Amino acid sequence: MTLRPTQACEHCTLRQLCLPVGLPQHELWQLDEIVQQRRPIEKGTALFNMGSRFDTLFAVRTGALKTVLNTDDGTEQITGFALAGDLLGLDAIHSGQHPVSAVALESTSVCAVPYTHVDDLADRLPTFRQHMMNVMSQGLAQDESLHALLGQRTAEQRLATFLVTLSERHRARGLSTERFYLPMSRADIANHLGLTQETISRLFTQLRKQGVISLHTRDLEILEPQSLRNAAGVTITPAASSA
Amino acid sequence: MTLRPTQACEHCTLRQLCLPVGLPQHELWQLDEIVQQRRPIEKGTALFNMGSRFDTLFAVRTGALKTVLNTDDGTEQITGFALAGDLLGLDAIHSGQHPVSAVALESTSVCAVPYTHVDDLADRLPTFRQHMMNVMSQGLAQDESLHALLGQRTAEQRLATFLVTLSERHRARGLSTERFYLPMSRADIANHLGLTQETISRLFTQLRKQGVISLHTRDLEILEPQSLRNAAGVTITPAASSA
DNA sequence: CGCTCTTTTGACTAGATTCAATGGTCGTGG
DNA sequence: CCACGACCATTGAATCTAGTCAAAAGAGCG
Repeated sequence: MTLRPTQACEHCTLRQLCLPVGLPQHELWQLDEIVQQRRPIEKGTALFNMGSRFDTLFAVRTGALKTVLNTDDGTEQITGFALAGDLLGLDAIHSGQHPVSAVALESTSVCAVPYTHVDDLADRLPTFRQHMMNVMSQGLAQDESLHALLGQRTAEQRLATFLVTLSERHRARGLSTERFYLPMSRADIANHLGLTQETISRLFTQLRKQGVISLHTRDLEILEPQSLRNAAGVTITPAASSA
Repeated sequence: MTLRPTQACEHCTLRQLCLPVGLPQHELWQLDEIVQQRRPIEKGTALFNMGSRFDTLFAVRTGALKTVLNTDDGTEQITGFALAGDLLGLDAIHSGQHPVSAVALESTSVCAVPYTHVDDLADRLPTFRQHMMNVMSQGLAQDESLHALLGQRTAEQRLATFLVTLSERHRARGLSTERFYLPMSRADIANHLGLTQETISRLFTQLRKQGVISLHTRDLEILEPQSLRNAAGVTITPAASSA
């Protein structure tokens, strides 16, 4: 099952996840007026490139993208994966330039909101301003968890955590937490987690043999969620976290 | 609550770096009215603990802190180091709970701003709201660079990049970029960079032997800035366009 | 001045990478 | 509709970077 947003924010299935969060019904139309639809982006093409001018905030409607940071020696770092309902471009506000590229992992459609309008909304609607602050704050906290993952955890723990996190993100979207499609390649997962694709492949094989997951190409089924959480090893203590 | 009379933001040397950025003179007094001073925090003690309620934003006046994320198996991840002028607590806005602890690395004093007042200022002063968005956006972008550092770089590149970054932060504060004190231990640096203290120690020895740095205990001098940048290896290139 | 914590150095180990080759999948065009 | 080619995934063997364990030297504090 896929999420099929309708044109108006008011009727969008992602309403509880995306920009409209917390906006009263009668204010949603203000958002609707400025949201622009774009034709779907083909798999492998960029929504925007690193270094390009930032003037538009994007929200993923359907599909998935990876955000990629390029270094001058040709290496890449995939800093995250954006799923339906996620916002793209918040990291570019301060400099006016995108610090990463956003590349579609599959055919993807987005909503585009000129940032001047976002700023204007934030000015007029306190609820909206607070929502924007909340989203950015959550991003900062998630980055800290990711830092801990990369800094302290083994390859197996990183992959298991990645899968658990993906599962949780599907839950937030009302999708199955046990069965879902991985829109990214093994190499993408590896790069994101600071590992190599060979290591990821070996770990997948291992998890399959242990009966924890079933994985055919990119169709994942989590057979033993608790085992996977155990493999992830660590939960962060204060309260439930997500990433 | 032992609050001393507020000292004016207007005359603070960190004015260009901290919360007052972009506020016109006549609006600074609004900030001054709500900023509370606190008695200095002793080295090793926490300004706030992970999991504790968030209701106050902090700005470092003097000294330095580390932000630490604890996992339930006893490991720690130092997610960052806060220097004079840096803000603490932005990652807690969305959940109302601190996702990290902030621990003083030396005797440290901070300004405390109740978050309700910050929100109120953001409501009344568009410039202030935009500054807050900018600071958080910059934080997100910095986290992405850090992700690339941990995910793709060797131990030597990580340490060299860390030193270069520290040097740049000193520059932003009008301090010497070539000579400064390291307020954190080798173990702290190691933890932050996803390495061990032994590795950091060996790398420092190596950089000393190469004549790139001079380091006595925690007094650092960068003798050959260019060599250090070379050792850092990579600079991030949003040079895709700009201009 | 002595105790403790931090830093340095050495020897050995191990988890993950690299290099290399084979096996699968999928889209495209004959 | 099947075959080809490109890309993605898996597996194996050898290597290496950084970690672990251990011990000694140095700095700071009461």
